[in-house]
Amino acid sequence: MTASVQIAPQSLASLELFQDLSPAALGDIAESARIRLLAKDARIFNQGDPGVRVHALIDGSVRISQSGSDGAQIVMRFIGPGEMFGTVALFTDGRYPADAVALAQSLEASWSEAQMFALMGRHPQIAINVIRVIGKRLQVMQDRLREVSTQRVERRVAHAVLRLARQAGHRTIDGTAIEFPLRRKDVADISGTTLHTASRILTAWEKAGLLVSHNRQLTVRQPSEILRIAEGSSI
Amino acid sequence: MTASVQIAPQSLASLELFQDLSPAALGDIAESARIRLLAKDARIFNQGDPGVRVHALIDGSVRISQSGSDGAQIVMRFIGPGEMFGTVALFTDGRYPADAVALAQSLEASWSEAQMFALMGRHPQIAINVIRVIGKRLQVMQDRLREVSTQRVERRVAHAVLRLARQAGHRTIDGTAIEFPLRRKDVADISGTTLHTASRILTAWEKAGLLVSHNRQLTVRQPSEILRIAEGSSI
DNA sequence: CGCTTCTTTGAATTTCGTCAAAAGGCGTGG
DNA sequence: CCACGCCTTTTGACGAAATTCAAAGAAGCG
Repeated sequence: MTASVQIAPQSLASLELFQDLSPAALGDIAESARIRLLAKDARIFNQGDPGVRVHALIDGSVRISQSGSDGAQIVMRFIGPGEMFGTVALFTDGRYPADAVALAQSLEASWSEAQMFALMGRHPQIAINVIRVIGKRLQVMQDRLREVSTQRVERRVAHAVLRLARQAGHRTIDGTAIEFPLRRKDVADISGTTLHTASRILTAWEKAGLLVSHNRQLTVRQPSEILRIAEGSSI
Repeated sequence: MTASVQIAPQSLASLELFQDLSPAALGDIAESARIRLLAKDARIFNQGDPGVRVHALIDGSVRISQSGSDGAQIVMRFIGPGEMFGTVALFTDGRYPADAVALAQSLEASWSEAQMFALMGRHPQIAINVIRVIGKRLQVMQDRLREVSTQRVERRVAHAVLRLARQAGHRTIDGTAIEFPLRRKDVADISGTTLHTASRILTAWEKAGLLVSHNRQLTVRQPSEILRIAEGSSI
């Protein structure tokens, strides 16, 4: 036991992994959960680590990134409250294919592969949920692959910003704020470009009033204009 | 009933979707399968079609491609015997996110979403298999995304060729032949480049003796050299 | 207040896409 | 069996988007 932290079963109900499960099932699930409080910048797992677990984020934010043998890095995904992560390698090779870092103090629950296997046996709905979630991610990944293969950088950055706003947007007085703390490098790594190009584009957008950024906090001011860029300004 | 074609349950055992299932289970599965013989160039489904089904290819080959609103196209995957497809949208929005075309005369089995849901209830191993397969695809997709975001075209083409050889390679007298019929355009669309660049690269490799191509048939002659290119010749 | 991390900006370089056109192959139908 | 036509491939030249190289400036944190 890493920690004796306990959690109320009903707080698992809001996780995408456990949609449509009975209270009894949630109690069963909560029993085998390992709960951890993660400090900012804590590494949850590293690429290549053995002993895969299924993770679900209760609160906070996490960045999932992958590095190639040449050091080039891309961001696969940002994880917000309620989302699961670390499930790509489930039932396959048993090694994490990416790094996970907490971007803020976070609270996560996790289960070993064996535990999750047993839980799925008792509650098949969990397996259905996993399939649905992974399927959606695969779709997003396919969209990104198409974008990066066929579109210019500015359009890709626009798509990335819109996706992030949809995933973790939060209406504030002056627009839609993206919950995740985003450096220029993060925007670059999720759009498939360089830090420099991302900086140029975001600065230009900021000057044009499309968004504001301050202290790693992006706030979209004119979603419609960014959407126009994403859809191809030449139309 | 589209067709009254029947199939022996044990011929389902070799499909990745039905690994580790009992003969009885395979019989159950076979009963609800819809079997179709597909002519070359037949469209199995189109992007946006409603009424998603789960497909498994018994024999032949299929190309899964996606087009953006601007007409740009990329190839998501080639499907060979034993592989499942059309599963990305399972339990989500109910519309196919890509096109599927038979590249040769092919034999496929398929099930409706409801049938597959029921089968998974009775045989949870199917759900586990789906998770494993989609997880692997997601990993491949992530690798491709990283490649296309960070590597030069030649390396990406090298990776694509190696992946295809691993997936559907077939040892012949003069090397490893890739089963799928591949036009230059297909290689381009799976590597994230243009027809022209793909042609230049493959022609150069052919002149250097790394591979031979004839009538949409690619045969890798020097995998080690292509691997060297994939890993980054500048190292 | 100093240090580290992050951001901005300019200039040069280059890979790769785009445009254009010709040549090659394969199958079909006469 | 030959010829025609369509699909596919090849090749060259050009241009431009974006990376790379370089360096300074800003900002937050301890």
